[in-house]
Amino acid sequence: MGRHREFDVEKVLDAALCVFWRKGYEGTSYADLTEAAGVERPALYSAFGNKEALFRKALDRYSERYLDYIPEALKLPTSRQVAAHILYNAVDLNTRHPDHTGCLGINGAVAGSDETEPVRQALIDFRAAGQAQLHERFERAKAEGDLPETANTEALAAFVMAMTHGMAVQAKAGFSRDMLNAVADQALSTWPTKSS
Amino acid sequence: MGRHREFDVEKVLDAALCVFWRKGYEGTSYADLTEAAGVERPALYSAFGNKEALFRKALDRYSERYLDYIPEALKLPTSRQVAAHILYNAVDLNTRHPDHTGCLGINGAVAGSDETEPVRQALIDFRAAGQAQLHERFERAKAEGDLPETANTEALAAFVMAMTHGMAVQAKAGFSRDMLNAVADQALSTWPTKSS
DNA sequence: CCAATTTCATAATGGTCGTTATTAAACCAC
DNA sequence: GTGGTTTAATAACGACCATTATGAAATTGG
Repeated sequence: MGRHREFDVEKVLDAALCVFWRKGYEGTSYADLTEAAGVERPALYSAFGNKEALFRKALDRYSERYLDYIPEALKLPTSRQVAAHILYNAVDLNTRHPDHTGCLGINGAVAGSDETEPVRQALIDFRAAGQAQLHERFERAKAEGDLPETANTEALAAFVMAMTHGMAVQAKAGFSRDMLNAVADQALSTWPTKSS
Repeated sequence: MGRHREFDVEKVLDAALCVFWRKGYEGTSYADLTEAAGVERPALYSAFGNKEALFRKALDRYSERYLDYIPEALKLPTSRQVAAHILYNAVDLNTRHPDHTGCLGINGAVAGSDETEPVRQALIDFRAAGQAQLHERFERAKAEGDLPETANTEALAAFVMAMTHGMAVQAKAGFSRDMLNAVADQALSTWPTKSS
C-alpha cells in the first residue's frame, strides 16, 4: 500500500550512469543528476541511497550493460584472440557514444579529493578484477601451449589493461575510432607466439 | 618600494604542483593549497592569479622540471630507443614519488564538471603536443630508413602515448615499478624494424 | 470512505567551494 | 621619520555542494 513510484528505476540509473560516464564521480552534481534523470533529489536518495551508493550501482550496471564483451573474449580459443576482442571492443565502446566517450572505469575517477577516495578505490578494484580474469586466462593459455613457457602472463594482462586505459584517455580527448583501432593494431603486433 | 614578498614563489609553485599531481585539478581546494604551500589564499591569488592560472603555471613547471626526458629521448639515434627512453622514464616518474604517483597530465583531469572544461582541454593540448613531437620524430625515422616505409608513424606515436597514459593510471592505482617496467617491455617487444 | 502508508515537490540545512574586502604590518624614497 | 606603496592575515562574500525536513498528493487495506 501507499503511493506508487512514478519513475522507472532502471531508466533513472541509466541516466545517472551516462552523467557519471561523462563528468566522472567528483564532477557530477545532484543538479546534473536530477536534470538528466528528470527526477528530484529526494527520489534519488530514497531509491539508491547517497551519491556514492548511486555511483556504485551505476558501475554495476555499466558492467552488465556494456562490458559483456569481456566474458565473451575470455571464451575465445587463443590468447591473441582474447586480447584482440577486448581491445577492439574497448575502442568501439569508447567511441560509440559521442556524449560520453571513454570509459567509466577511467573517467569515474583517477585522482580526486580525499572524500572521493572510496570511489577511487572501488574503481581500482573494478579494474583489477578485469585484469585478474585476463591473467587467469593467459595462465590457461600458457598451460595449453598457446603462450610460450617464458611468457609473463601477469605483465601481459597488465599490458592489455594499460592499452585499454590509455585508449580510454585518448577517446575522452576526442581521438577518432580509426586512430584508436590503429593503436590497437600496434598493440597486438607485439603479441608473443608459441614458436618464438 | 613597498613591502617585500615573504615566500619563495617557486617553492610555493612546487607545493601547488604536488597537490594538483596527487588530487587533480577539481579535487584540489584552496584549503589544500594553502596548507601545502604555507601561504594564505590572497597571496596565492596575487602571485599566480586564480585556480586555473595557478594550475597552468604548475603544468608549465611540471614540463620543465619533470619531463626533460622527452627532448632527451627525441635526440636518440633510433625510434626504438626513443620509445624505450620515454616509456622507462615515464615509469620512473610515475613511481618515484610515493605521495604523488602517476602523471599530472592524466591525474590533472580526464573527466570533470563543465567548469573544469578549460583545464581539461589544456591537458588534452598538452598531451597532444608530446604526441606531435613523437610523430615528427618517427617521420624522420622513416625518412632515415630506421622505420619501414609501411609504418604508420601517427599510430605509433599514439601507441607510445597510450602506453604512458595507461601506465600512469596503473601507477596511480598503486602498481609497482617492476610491474610497470614489465608492461613497458611488452610494449617494446615487437617494435617495427626496417627489415620486416 | 477512512486511515495508514508511501512517494512526491519544495525548500531548507550546514558545510565547503573559489574569490575578495578589509585592515594591519613592512618596506622604500624622500 | 614620514608618506606612499606593497604584502600579510583575518574574515567575509555569494554560490554551490550533498543531504534531508516538511507537508501535500496518491494509493490500498479495512
